[in-house]
Formats: sequence, structure tokens, C-alpha cells
Amino acid sequence: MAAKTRQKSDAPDASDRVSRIREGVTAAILEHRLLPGTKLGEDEIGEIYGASRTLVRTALQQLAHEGIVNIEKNRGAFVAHPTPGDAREVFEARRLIEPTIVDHAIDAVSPAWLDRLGQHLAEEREAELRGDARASVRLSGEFHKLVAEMSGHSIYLGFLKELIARSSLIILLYRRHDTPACGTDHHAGIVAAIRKRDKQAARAQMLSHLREIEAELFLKDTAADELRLADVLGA
Amino acid sequence: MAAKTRQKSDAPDASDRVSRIREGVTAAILEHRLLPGTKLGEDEIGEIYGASRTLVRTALQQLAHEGIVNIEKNRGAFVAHPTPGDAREVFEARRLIEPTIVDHAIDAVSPAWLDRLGQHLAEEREAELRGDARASVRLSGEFHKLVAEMSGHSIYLGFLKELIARSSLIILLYRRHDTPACGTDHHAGIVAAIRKRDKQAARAQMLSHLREIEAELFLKDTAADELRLADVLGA
DNA sequence: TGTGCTCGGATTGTATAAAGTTTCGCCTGT
DNA sequence: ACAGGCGAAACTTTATACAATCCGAGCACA
Repeated sequence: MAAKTRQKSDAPDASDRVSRIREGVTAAILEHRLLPGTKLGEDEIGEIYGASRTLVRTALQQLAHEGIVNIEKNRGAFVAHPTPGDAREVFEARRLIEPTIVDHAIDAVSPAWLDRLGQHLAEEREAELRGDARASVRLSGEFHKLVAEMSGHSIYLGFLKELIARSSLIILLYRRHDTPACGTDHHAGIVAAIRKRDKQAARAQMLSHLREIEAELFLKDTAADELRLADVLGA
Repeated sequence: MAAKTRQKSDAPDASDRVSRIREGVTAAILEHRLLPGTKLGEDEIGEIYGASRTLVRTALQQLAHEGIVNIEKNRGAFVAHPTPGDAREVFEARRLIEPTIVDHAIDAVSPAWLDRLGQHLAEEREAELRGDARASVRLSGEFHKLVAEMSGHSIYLGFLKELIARSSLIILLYRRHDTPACGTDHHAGIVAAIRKRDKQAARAQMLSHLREIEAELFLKDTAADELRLADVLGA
């Protein structure tokens, strides 16, 4: 019933125009087509989607609340540029919340859900196979959202959506170049644990999965000189 | 540095007009002056704050994202009316997050913070003493926000703000009438544990505090007949 | 008497216009 | 040559006007 409460505000299939804009921009950011710091002009976006600035504005405000867009007064909206500190916070929150989410997901497991999970894994593998990095990164995030939906816990789902979106930016900014293949498919392991209804294993695998992602990041306290300047003077 | 990122979007002392509206309405809801289901007309609010509908609208959208206002298409904005299911989700999330928050708060403890905590406890006691129920309920929520600020974890802080706001509505809706005094001051105990830097005790006290609040609620699956109808047909 | 329909008022959704702010180029003066 | 400042263009912010939708009163009719 809780999920219904939100049906009009952020339903995934909402056909109203502001949702289309929001989802279009979100997808572009999550697929790393829009880089952090990019200016998101209202006219520009409005023309693309054939909408007036009023609608673009509300969409951007929603994205700002989700943390993937920064709105600077009288200057406009920009794709967010999370700091290493933000990154640590995001992953700590994920390590706290996601093990609990898989727990709930196992409570709510059903053949239909297992089907969806399996189908998703197939999509992920396929994207990986054909080297489609953009689809890969998007699907990877959607896997976690799928588990959260499965848990039926609408608050955790909302929180996780924010965390996932930010994670995508963080990975783009701070992933090490020398990351070794990264092919090890943790998601499949998690699904296997869910299928066996083994909460202990599912929690553990989710946790190590998140740790591994974070371990692949390079989160120096002071990243680049320009970044350092921005942080120091931004205060 | 993470806190700075949000400075323009939801700074507590933001002097722009949309923030004033948002905080005014939020305060009214948190102090139980506006009851769940109350219609929040755009013109009405705009006239009160001397603002055009544009500004009121953005404020209401932000409140909707925080979960304390529902916006129904073509019908307007209403003070949210959380279901018992929502209530359980909110408190489960709080039980997950808040113990971790006190942990961090203890890591960041300092004389200045202890002062603020002590000062807050005094305010709470004073409001309780003079029977000011509205101030009491507001300060009670602000205590938890204060601890979250202290933790320095901006993501947890953001999540908690949402959870606190919803909790206030939930308590208003589902608190048992026969609740016995409720005078036991858990907050003081939590502060004492923080002062002693005793994480174990602080976590435990926070957890039992939250459990006790939830135990005072009457969360029948099907509340009233009218509610039941609304839920069943609302799907 | 009660049910169903229609029309009018009220309210929200969207677009556009007016006002304010920032930014950047250009020019002047040293 | 270069620092500083003026000014125009571009953009955001706010207000207002117009269109679309919903709700309810009143009426017709069974």
C-alpha cells in the first residue's frame, strides 16, 4: 500500500511530460553520457523534449533532490560532482541498507520475482558480452533497484534510488583505470542465494559486493587541484 | 564538505522565499497544527506568505518529495496520511539507521556539541514542564536531527529528516490515547551515553527508545472502515 | 424521493512575458 | 601590455495569463 502512495509522483511508467524529462536526463547521467559539471540549461533541455521551461524546471528540481544535479542560485543546474567524502558516505549507507533489503527480498521471494531476476541477469550478461558499457552500467544499478522493489519496502526503495544514482556518478569519477576485468559476476551469486532463501549468504554476498566496488575506487582526500580549490573555496 | 554541497538547496537558514514557505508549512505539520488530509491550496498559501503560486508550488513539490505532502494530479496538495504499513516501514528504517548515527555522533563528539545537546535537553524539559505539546513534539523530533547533524554524515541526515517528518504524522495519527505519561526521558539517557562515549550503550538506548515509541502506536492492519475503503479502492 | 446529467465556479497545469542576476567581451586609461 | 570597469547578451527567477480539469449545485426525469 505504501508503494501506491507514490504512484502519481514518481511512478516509473508515468506518462506525464515532467517524468519523461526527468527519466531522460537521469538515464543520460546514469549511462555516463552527461559528465559531472555539465551545465543543464533550461532552454536547451526544453527544446529537446519539446517542453516549456516550467516543466524542465520541476524535473531539474526533482533531480536536485535526488542528489544527482546541483542547482546553484541564479546560475543554473549542473550534473553533480560528488566529492570523495560524499562517495564514502554513499557507500557506507549502501552497506548499511542493502543487506537488510536482501533480507526482505528473500521474505517476499516468489517464482515471478525469480523470473525477473533471472531475466535481468541475462540482460546484464548480454550487455557485457557485446561490450555495451552504457547499458552495462545502467543495468548494474537497476539490479540493486530490482532487489529493493522486490523487498516491498518503499522507503528503502526510495533511499536506494538516490544512493544508486549517486553511486553511478561516483564510479564514473573515481574508478581506477587499472581495474582488473571486474568480470566476476557478484549479482549472479546474490540471486543464487536469494533463490536458496539463504539470508545469511545473501547478506554476506551483498556486503562483499559493495565492498569490492568501493575498493575499486580511488578516493584520495584531495583529488585534483581544481577540485581541491572548489572544495576549499566553496565553503 | 558534503554538507556544503547542499547549502543552497536546503540550508536551514536559507533566506529565500520558497524556503520560508517550506519551513512554515513543515513546522505547521510537525507541530500538528495541520492535520493529515488537509488541503493545501496554492492560492491560499500564496496569500499567507505574500508569494505567487510559482513559489508555493515549488515548496509543495519539495514537501511532497519529503513524504509529508501528497500531490494528486489536478486535485492539489494534501497533508500526507501515512498508512499503518508506512508507519512500520518508517520505524524499521529508523531502527536501522539511528543506532549507526549515534555511533558516528560519538566519533565526532566535542564540548561544543555536548553543549548544544545539553541545551536542547533543557529546552525539551521546559516545553514539557509548561505543557506546550506543540513545542514538545517539535523539539522531540529535532533532538534526533541534532544527533544526525552531529554525526557529520550528510546522507544519513537527509534520510533522517524525511523519517522524522513522517514519524511526526504517524504519531499524531496512531498514538494510543492511554499512553502512560511517556515522561521517561530517553533523550537524556542517550546524551549521557554519548557524553561517556559509550557506543554500545548509546546504540542500545536509541534502539529501545525507538521501539518504545513504536510500541505506543496502534497499528492495526485495517484501521477504520473508511480508511480500509480508501486503501482498497485507492489501488 | 431519489438518481443521473449538465453547466458554472474554482483550482490546478502549462506557457509566456517581465524582472533581476550573472557572465563575458570590449574598451579605456595608465 | 595589462588591469579595471562599463555594457550588452544570455540565463535564471518570478509573476501573470491562459488552458485544462475537477467538483458540486441545481435541474430534469423516472
